[in-house]
Amino acid sequence: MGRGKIEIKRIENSSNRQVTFAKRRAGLLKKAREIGVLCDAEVGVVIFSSAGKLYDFWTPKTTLPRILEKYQTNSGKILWDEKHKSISAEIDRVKKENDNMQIELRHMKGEDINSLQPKELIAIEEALQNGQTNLREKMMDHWKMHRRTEKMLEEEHKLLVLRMHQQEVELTGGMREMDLGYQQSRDLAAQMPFTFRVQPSHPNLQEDK
Amino acid sequence: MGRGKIEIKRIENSSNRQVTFAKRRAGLLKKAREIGVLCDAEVGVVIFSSAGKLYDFWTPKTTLPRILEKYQTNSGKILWDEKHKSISAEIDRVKKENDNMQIELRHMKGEDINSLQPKELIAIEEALQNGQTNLREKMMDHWKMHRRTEKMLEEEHKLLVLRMHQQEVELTGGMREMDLGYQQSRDLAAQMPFTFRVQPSHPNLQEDK
DNA sequence: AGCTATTTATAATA
DNA sequence: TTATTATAAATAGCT
Repeated sequence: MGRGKIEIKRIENSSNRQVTFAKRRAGLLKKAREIGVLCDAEVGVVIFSSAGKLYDFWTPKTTLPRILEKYQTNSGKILWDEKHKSISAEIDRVKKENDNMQIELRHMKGEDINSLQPKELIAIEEALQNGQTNLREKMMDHWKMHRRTEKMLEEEHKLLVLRMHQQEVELTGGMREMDLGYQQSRDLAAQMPFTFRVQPSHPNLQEDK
Repeated sequence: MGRGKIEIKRIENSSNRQVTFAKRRAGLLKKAREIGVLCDAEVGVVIFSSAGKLYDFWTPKTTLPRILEKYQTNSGKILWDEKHKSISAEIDRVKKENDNMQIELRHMKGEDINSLQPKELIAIEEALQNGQTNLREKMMDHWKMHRRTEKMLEEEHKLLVLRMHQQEVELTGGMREMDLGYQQSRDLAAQMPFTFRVQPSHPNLQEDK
């Protein structure tokens, strides 16, 4: 369909080839569109130029994934196998890891241990023992810290009681007694380590807010 | 390009539509092949009839996955997203499960427990305690069973020694003594519970093979 | 890019 | 259906 008949084989002349590509590409896409409309068919065309540029056509309403889905079910060809395989492998790997951990965890909890050999039981026992040792150490730390905080509070409490008592004296006693008492309490406070002095913003005094 | 010009719109006459579909489908595939050869292009065509039947063409050497791969890179369209997403979600789910188990396991081993609250520590401690209880029970079972086997072997050993002694007597003593001894040993054996009699195929006698 | 002589595809028909 | 054929459409070789 042109001035001359041509053989269907690669056009060696590069610029001829390019022109023909443009013309036939347009023709192909047009015909794809037409058959889609005329015959109520789903059509997809993908063309890559030798330079790698993409031209395509898909019948409207037909998303690519949908066509591919249909293609896959119809042709039975395995579409995305490459990607799929690697992802599947990853899932399998993770799942296996999962299973192993689950087993170990159950063993640590003393479950499913009927089939274990004495040697394995001993290993688990050791792990449990270690865990307990570490844990108790940590709990001891917590306890110590708690005790420390408690003691600190006690000290502060004592100081507060002392100061309240002195304030009472100041308010109820004579002028001289008050001055003296105030002086005393200040001196006493000055002798305490800084950390034990009453500070409204001290974190340990705000724990129950 | 026929006896008459036609509008590009759905052909309502079903049989006409089918005929046209067959003709144009052949034409489309032929042209796809031609542009592929003539212009050295990669081409893919997918056609589904309204009945859902698949017709397709792919330039030789072009596997479908390869075209799709290229299509994806070129078009930037997300191809497998639908399937991919669900699989990714699965991976994420399993991985998360994994992480949680790993944390629990580490905690049970007394690792990474610095940030835990006393309440959590206590829960872990309890789990460890339970595990140990279960485990020790199981180990006790094993031990008991082992003792039982040992005792059984001891009994069998005693019996063996006895019989060997009797055989010695048979071999070295006079005829009458031998007969008598033999008789005695048989009677003695008959008095033993069946399980304790020497049987070469007894599993407990073959453990060190 | 356009143009047009030809080839090709195909709608109507048998 | 399938084959034929008149005609529309596509396009090769030119400008």
